[in-house]
Amino acid sequence: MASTPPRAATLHEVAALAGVSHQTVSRFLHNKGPFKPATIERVEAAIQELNYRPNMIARSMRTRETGILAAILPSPVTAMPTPTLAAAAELARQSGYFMEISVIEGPAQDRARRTQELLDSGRLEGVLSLGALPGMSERPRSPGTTALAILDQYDDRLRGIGPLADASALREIIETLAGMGHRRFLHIQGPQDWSSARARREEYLRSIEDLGLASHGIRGGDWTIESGYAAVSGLEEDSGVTAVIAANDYLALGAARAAHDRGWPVPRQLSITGWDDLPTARYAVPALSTVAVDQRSQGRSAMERLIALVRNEPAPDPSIPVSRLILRESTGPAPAPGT
Amino acid sequence: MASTPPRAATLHEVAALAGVSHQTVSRFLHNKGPFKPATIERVEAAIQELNYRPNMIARSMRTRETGILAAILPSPVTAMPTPTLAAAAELARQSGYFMEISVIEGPAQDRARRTQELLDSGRLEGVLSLGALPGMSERPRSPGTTALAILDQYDDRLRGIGPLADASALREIIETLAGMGHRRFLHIQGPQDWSSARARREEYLRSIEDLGLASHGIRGGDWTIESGYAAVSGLEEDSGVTAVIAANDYLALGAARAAHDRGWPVPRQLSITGWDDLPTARYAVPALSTVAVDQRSQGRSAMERLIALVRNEPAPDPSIPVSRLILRESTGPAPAPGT
DNA sequence: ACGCTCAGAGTGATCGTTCACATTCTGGAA
DNA sequence: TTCCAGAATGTGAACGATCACTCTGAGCGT
Repeated sequence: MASTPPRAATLHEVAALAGVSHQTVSRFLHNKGPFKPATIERVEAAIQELNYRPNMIARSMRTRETGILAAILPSPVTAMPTPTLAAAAELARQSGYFMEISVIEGPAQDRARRTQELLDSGRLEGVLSLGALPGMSERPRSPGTTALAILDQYDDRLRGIGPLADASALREIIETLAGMGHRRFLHIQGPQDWSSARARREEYLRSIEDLGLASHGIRGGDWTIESGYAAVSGLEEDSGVTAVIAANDYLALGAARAAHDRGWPVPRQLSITGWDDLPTARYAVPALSTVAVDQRSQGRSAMERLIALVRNEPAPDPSIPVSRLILRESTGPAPAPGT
Repeated sequence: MASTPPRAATLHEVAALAGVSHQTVSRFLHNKGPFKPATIERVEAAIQELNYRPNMIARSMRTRETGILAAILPSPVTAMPTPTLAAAAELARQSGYFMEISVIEGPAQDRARRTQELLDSGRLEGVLSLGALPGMSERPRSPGTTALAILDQYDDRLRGIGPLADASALREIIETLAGMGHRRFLHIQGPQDWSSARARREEYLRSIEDLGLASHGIRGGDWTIESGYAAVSGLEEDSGVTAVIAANDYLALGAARAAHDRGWPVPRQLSITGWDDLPTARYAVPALSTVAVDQRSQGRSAMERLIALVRNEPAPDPSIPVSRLILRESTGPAPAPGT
């Protein structure tokens, strides 16, 4: 046995060993055109013997196609939206692409620069941003530019088509709680550069007004559990709030713990709702009332959109995301006034 | 204004516009050698005007360096080890690399193939696997191969050096609980192809034996909250178990909820411990006793190791990971026998 | 025997960058 | 003026694949 070659074999080496031209090997790798059985055999043997693997970089250089898409997560993400990512990756793979995840952290300006670098590198055919990307907008792929889809803008566009799920579910929560006697609410919002957080906040305010209820105010501002805890911890003793609408489950979980620490039984004295239906939410004590969002189909349709942009095809019909209110133990009738 | 060129500008175009040779532009981009002020000015202007961005693919083709490392997460990951990944990515960036995350899902055989493809693609200089990779072992980078570091094997190696943190913390848990009167334990294990799950299981069994305690058995087998719930749900009414040692916080959270549903107050009747100190754990009701693992330093040292392999440098001294038992509300004295 | 078609395979250019080497300036000492 | 060192820049090949052609020879109809 000869010692292993210092570097990977090339197409030309395979061709030389098989006694054919490099082009024949290339054709063979792409199943182009008919071959004599003898040729097939020799090429296959040579590939085997040299343990040949095509160099993707060289291929990309010539074809200008890398087959790689990236999902970028902006900013300090405490919990990655795993189902969304998984569904997106799956669809990408089925469509012949590979999806990688890039977490872009650091100060805002730094992030913008690194995002731009990623877009300019020529390494990616498309980028799916899961959060807002200030100053950038969606665009198709063209020779020279990477396609870009932004979940946030996608959400915004969807809102024109029909009532976004966010809106209707939030209204349903408030109507339900109002039906249970709640009159004074608190909203714990998410970061306002996320369109979902904005949508929930807006619909909260609108519903309160439409239904003639009272809002004690809005707290929060990021997606963390600490922020939820702080929101309820800081509530005045006589605020009159009997229901807390949190923008996600983390916030709600923090709020619930804060209520517990202040000796306010949930839901007897304070009802709390979350959003996302995390696995943890169902098993929490008390189990969290929340909104189950179809994250998988959300990830899938965002990726569908990105792929259309990459291929310069018309965008597929956006599927209106389905979300569903799930009432568990953290919501109940409002306490009798004066308790 | 001329219309935007259909494709990105190249080095040669910049050179032509600036009236210098392509090599001068290349040198300029790499800050090599001195330049006349006039040259600098002209090149800078040309780059600006054409909005030139170097084509990374072409560069990689020539230099055989991509500057890209990947962290791969095997299999159905319910929750990504965010701090580990973040710390690894940060170190990679400081060292001049870009770290991407690849989630490899699907049936085992499929995963092996796709992992191999990733390694063979030539697109990556190094790969850090966060879970076991059956049939593969760590290796340095050489002209034809991607470096590979496996967190799992790293853990295994570490064990030879000193007591791995897993072991000592688990013993500490059991000693502490024994000191509170607990005599009969249950372990909810993680998937046994993770070395951390194996280590915890082994140390559980050893500690039980060394301290002359009793184990009612071992349940579980994956990292999910459902699995933790099932473990305690399925416990016989007269098992005599007063303490449950779960291999991570999810399992523990599920176990706690199951206890709640069976009317067993935690910790009055059943003590439960987790592992990882998730944000959720501190805010759960009851707050979970758990082991805080320094995931960041774990991610950092794994990345340090990968970078050493990529650069063919000697591996840095492995830092023994620190973990710390945190007692919260889910553990307490054993109930008086016969309650 | 000729020409045509088409299966099957080969040739050389090309993608955008860096490498290795060659060349041309420039200013100061002889 | 001449020479020379070093500063500053230029030239052409190479990386490993694909693309757009060209070429060869068998089979067939006339």
